[in-house]
Amino acid sequence: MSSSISPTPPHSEHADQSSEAGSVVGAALGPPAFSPLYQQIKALILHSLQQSEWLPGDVIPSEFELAARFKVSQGTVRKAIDELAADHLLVRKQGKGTFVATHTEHQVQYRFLRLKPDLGTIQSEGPAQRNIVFCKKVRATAEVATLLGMRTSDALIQVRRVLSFASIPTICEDLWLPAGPFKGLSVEHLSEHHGAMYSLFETEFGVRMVRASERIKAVLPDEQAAQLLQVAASIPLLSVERIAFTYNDTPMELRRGLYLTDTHHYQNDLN
Amino acid sequence: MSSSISPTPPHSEHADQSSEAGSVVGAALGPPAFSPLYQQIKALILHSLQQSEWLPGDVIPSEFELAARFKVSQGTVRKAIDELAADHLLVRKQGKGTFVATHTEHQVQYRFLRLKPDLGTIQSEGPAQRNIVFCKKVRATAEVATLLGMRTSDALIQVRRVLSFASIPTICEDLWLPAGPFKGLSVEHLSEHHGAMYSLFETEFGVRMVRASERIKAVLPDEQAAQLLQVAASIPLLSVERIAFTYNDTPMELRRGLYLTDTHHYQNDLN
DNA sequence: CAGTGGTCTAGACCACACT
DNA sequence: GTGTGGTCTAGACCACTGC
Repeated sequence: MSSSISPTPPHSEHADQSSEAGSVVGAALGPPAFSPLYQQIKALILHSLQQSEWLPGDVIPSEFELAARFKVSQGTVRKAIDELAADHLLVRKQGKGTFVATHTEHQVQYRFLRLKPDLGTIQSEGPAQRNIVFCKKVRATAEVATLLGMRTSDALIQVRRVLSFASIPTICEDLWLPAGPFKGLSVEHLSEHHGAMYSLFETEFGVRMVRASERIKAVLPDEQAAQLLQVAASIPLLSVERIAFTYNDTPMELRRGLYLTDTHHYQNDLN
Repeated sequence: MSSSISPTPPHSEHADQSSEAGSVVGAALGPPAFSPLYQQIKALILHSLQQSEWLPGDVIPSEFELAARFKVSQGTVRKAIDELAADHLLVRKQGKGTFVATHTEHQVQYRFLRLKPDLGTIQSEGPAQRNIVFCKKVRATAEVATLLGMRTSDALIQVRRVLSFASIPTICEDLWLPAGPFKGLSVEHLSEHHGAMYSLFETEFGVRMVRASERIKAVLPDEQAAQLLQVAASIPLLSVERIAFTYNDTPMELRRGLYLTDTHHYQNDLN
């Protein structure tokens, strides 16, 4: 995203748009690829987020401050922030400010978990019990490597755990994480931490998951899963394969879960 | 949403907001429930959509025309339309106008169908083959009635069909529709119509589905389903229960599908 | 009270589609 | 060229939070 924003203002006098916003000087490849100012501002804010200029939970500067910094109007900054808020990267709070989003807030504890109890009213059923089966270093298989955008036999950390609701084992899942960013992750970490795993990733490893993509199938459990979930091998389970992404659409986690759906269901709202 | 918009302009001179936008005259129950002008405009446009003032596929009046009609600025209409476009009720096309969204456009043919072939590259695999098993009048069971917001033993139309991809039966689903709005729906209708079923509902019955909610479980097929899908009774299937809503969050369709997921998967993107 | 986000307006100009 | 949506600005005022 080259642009003329910083340090030179992209406008000459007032209220005129840089008519060639997104184009580099001499590059004449294809159409000029017009990019609105607010998209460039969005990219700059995104960059600050990636650089951890502001940390999860922090307030970012006010719209007027950012407008002054980027030499644009407040309305343009506003539109940029609007989109970042829509992507759940920022959270606006009227009267208080705009904050860097977090997986820690109790509201969004299980932001990516779509499994709900069948009986709607009881949303309590308490927080899930978490049992870590293991947490060990492994080498990436070809398949896992492909999904994580790594190379076969790259170093990974694999975690297996079981989640129980009301003492009933309901989810059995494996996680694969690149060993580099998650160096030092241990069973102790995982056991002691309260709250969602993504909150731990944020606070302990500075890795913020931004979006995820899931592939769901119906399967029968293998022997191990059947044992961990305490079900017969003939019981159908939901297989949920999730890839979670940080900034820049970089995949940072592969997760394969088996969900018991006799008293729960995977809830999805289509718009 | 009572308001002072039509016919009296809500602003006195210029650039002042009606400070009491969403409140009725004498009602002093609770806080005034402030409602922004653009939300009121949104409600008015929504009303016009429900009244079929503009039909699916039509252009709606330009932003300036609507601004003049509602006695507000173009920017306010724009924000209202922005939200309706985000909800997929309207579609903006730069240079051409704003259109009432449709399920007929080939882009969004299967807007609510999340089942994708495992191998990403082949998106063709041709359109699905559709086989109608039956289409008959039934009475609502207590369960179905509840889900559709009707009363037990109200008149319904039930449709059962099988979808095949590349000649392999993959989806077996039952639909329940309220008999009133869908009076006259027949096997002939369903067989002759090309394209998605929701497109038929739109063009033939004036019913536009706006959003849907799905509950997914893993199940084993019953005898009939196993036969229709040509699979053994021990093969796990995805059970997808969908409620589709028209305007005003009115449920208008219940659909129960069984998906074969050996070569396909249910794709879900989490933001 | 001041500071922040949220709404509304008015006017200018750009990008795109059609004619 | 004309008309449409899309961007940008500048300034005013409202609603909410916290001092």
